[in-house]
This record gives sequence, structure tokens and C-alpha cells, in this order.
Amino acid sequence: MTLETGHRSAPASEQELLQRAAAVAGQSLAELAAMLAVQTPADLDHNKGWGGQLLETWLGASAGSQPTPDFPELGIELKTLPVDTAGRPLESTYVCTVDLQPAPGGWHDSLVWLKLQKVLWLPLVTAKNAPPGERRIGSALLWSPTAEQADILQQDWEELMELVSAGELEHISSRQGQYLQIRPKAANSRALTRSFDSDGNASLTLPRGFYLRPAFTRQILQHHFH
Amino acid sequence: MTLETGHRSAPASEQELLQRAAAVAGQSLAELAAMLAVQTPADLDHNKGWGGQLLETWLGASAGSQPTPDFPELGIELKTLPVDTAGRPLESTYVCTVDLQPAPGGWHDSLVWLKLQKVLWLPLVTAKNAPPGERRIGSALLWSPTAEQADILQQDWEELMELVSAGELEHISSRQGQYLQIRPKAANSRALTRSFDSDGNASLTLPRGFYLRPAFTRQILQHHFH
DNA sequence: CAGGATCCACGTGTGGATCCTA
DNA sequence: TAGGATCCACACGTGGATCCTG
Repeated sequence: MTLETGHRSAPASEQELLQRAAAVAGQSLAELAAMLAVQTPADLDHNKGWGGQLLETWLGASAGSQPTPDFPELGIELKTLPVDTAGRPLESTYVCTVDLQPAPGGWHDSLVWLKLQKVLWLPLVTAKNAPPGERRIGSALLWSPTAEQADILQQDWEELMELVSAGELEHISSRQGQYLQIRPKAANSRALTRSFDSDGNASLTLPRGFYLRPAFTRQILQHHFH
Repeated sequence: MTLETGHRSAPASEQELLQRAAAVAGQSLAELAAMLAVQTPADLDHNKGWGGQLLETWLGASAGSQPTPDFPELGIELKTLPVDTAGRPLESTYVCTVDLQPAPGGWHDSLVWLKLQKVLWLPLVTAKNAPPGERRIGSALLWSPTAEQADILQQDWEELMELVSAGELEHISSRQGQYLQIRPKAANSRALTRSFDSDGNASLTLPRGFYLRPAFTRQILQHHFH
């Protein structure tokens, strides 16, 4: 394995992407950070995305924050997934921002579907109270939803977007959705973004994001590694 | 409706049983207790089975505590089910005692299967902190497991009984089993009953029972009352 | 502002314990 | 001791809040 620093070219194929992931499987994030000449923080309190961005760099994901999959040419989205020592996901997984002034369009036009069609799940094994550097990179899983999973994701998305489109944002609860939920996605609870109410009038509300529930990502990992 | 006291003859048919159940649907347990000339306790702390036994009396279930369905001629087991005001089961449901020195025999010979083949679920609507007399009798549901439900119950039973038969009782956790679990069923944690260990030697352990998880009975009621 | 995510207080669920009757 | 069940402390899950980077 060659030690490289700085940015890296995008992988040319699924195979190359999987090889890059396999090359660091078993390593700690501190080891990967050293290879990339990046500092390892003592905690994630003020840098929650550190692990994900470290692996984006290593794997050669497109820089920047664009509403597209991380590897546009491959149609693959990268998601790191904090798991406990038994391999069970510990947190929900952010998918994308909810468009609160949505253009017309169905599930198959949605950003959620675009991003979830093919995902490279990269477990980060996180022991209790362990610092970020001690997290270990697990075996990557290149996943696409089964027909059943896609059906339920679509149902969830349609149920939620129906309310968004009707301006019923205040009637959306994080408890809705079997696999997919809508939760706040903002700097803080005072942040505001443009939306509209049920009368069609412009208004301002807390920005929201789509998230996958832990129960769903647990199912995905169990299904493949059990 | 005739007011009757004391014991009642067993119902001669499913239809008669369902009619007796329908006759008290909507009533409070205090009203039923008055009809049966039974005292209503102020709480259930020292009489947890009061509601169940009241309805056994009203419906004409066989007296006594025998390891058979409550209506042997009809092959029907009666289960009262405490539910919240939204109709969601609040507690697990006791099925029967676990035989800790089991005779050989499969799922279809088991007491669990015998009792669960046909169950009359009788919801008892229980508002928060409401006394026993204020519980209201709901609409009865005569249920038999679907093929899928029966499959999972069988899987659970086989997984659990394999451990019991191997004397691995101490390795059984209440967390095992998707629908069916094994939990203590005793006067207290010092109670002991005969069993044997993994070396085949006689020993004494806490008596256990089979229980249905609330998630399962919620599924049953939802499926029928949607 | 979109994407990279985690933090943590608090409500819900339930595993273990328990009680009465026949 | 089998059957009728419920009680309740506490672990666990998660909904709402939050933080950094490009």
C-alpha cells in the first residue's frame, strides 16, 4: 500500500473502489489519518463529520457538497456507519436535505432514490467511550435495496412528501416512516429556511433532512454478514 | 340479558361463546362484577388475575387450573388482553408453564401449540391509572395464527426447547424469541422447581413460563381491527 | 446552504419479580 | 404448582438539537 497525501483521483470502477476500501479494512481511523497526514481529534464534539470526510478523501470521492452521489460516474453513494462491537448500527443515517418547496415529481425522480440505489456502507466499529482515532474500519458492503426494501422506502417517501407538498410540514413527525424519517437538519433550532404553509403562503421553518432509521441499516448489515 | 350468579355452563358452540362475549362488550368490569355478585377490588396489586377470572366465570370457562384450553370441547383458549385507549396491548401474554423436564415431542405435540391454535382475545381497555373496575370490555376477536405466524412461533419454540432439553436453561434469555419468550413464572425469585443441568444431573431452578411479546399481540389486533 | 455526521435527555419498552386462586 | 395475570426499575432507543467543512 502506498502512502498518499492530499486529494486522490476518483476510482475508475466499482472494483477499484472496493479495492481501496478493502485496503484499509481493519485499520483504525488514527492510522488512516496518519497516512493522509491529517490530525486526529480527541473527540467528535466539534467535528462530527471527521470520519466520513477522512474516508471520502481516501476513497477519492468528489469533493464539495453537491446533491449527487459521492461517486457520480459509478452512481455510488458512500455512507460510513458507526456500529458497536457486535456490528449493530448505532445511529440513524442522513440521506439528503428535504426540499421544502418541491418541484413536481415522483419517487423515481427523487434525490432519496438517486442516492439509495447503490450505497457503499463502510462500518466504523466504535467501542463505548472510545475516542475517534480508535474507531476501526470494517468490511465494506456494496448494497442496493431489494424489491421489498425499495417498496417500503417509496411508501415512506410518498407519505412524507405528500405532507410536505401540502404545506403540512408542522404535521410531520419523526415517528412517521418505517425506514425513512424526516428530522431537523440545521445548525440549531433557530435556523430557518424558506417553505410555505397549508394556505400556500410563504413562510420560514426549521430545515429538515431525510434519515434512515437504525432498524433499517441493522437489517441491511445483518442480511449480508450474518 | 339475564343476570346470573355463580358458575355457568360451558358454551355449547363457538357461536354461543361469541354471543356471551358480545353481550358484555362495552361494559366496565365493575358492571360485570356486579352482575356476578363479585366484589371489585380497588387495585390489582394483590389480585392480578381478577379480570381474567371474572371473564372466565361469565363466559363459562372450565374451572380450575388445568393445562388445557379454557374451552376444551371447542379447542378455544381465552385470553384477556390489557390495551390502552388506542387499542394497543400493554403487557406480554402468559401462555403456559415451561416443562423443565420435557418428554420428547415436537411443536405439534406442545402445549403452546395446543393453546394457541385458537384463541379468543378479549381486550380490556385500561386508561392510565384507572382502577380495575373502570376497565372496559372490548370487542372479542376469535383468532388463529396465520401460516407465517405459526412458522415463527414454531421457530421460537424449537430454539427455546432445544436449550431446555439440553439442560442449558441458564443460557436462555428473555431476549430470545421473536414472538415467544421464556420468562420467570413464580411466586418470587427464590421459588424452585425440579430441572436438570447440562451434565444430566438433577437440579433446582426458578420456574419459567412461555409468554407472547406485546409486539406480537399488537400485530394480531392491528391486523384485525386496523 | 448542502453534505459530512454525532450528541444526549427523556420517554417507552420490557425483563425480572411478584401476587391470588383453585 | 398450574393458571389467572400485572408491577416497575432501568436499559435502550431515538427525536430533537447541534457542529464543522466546502
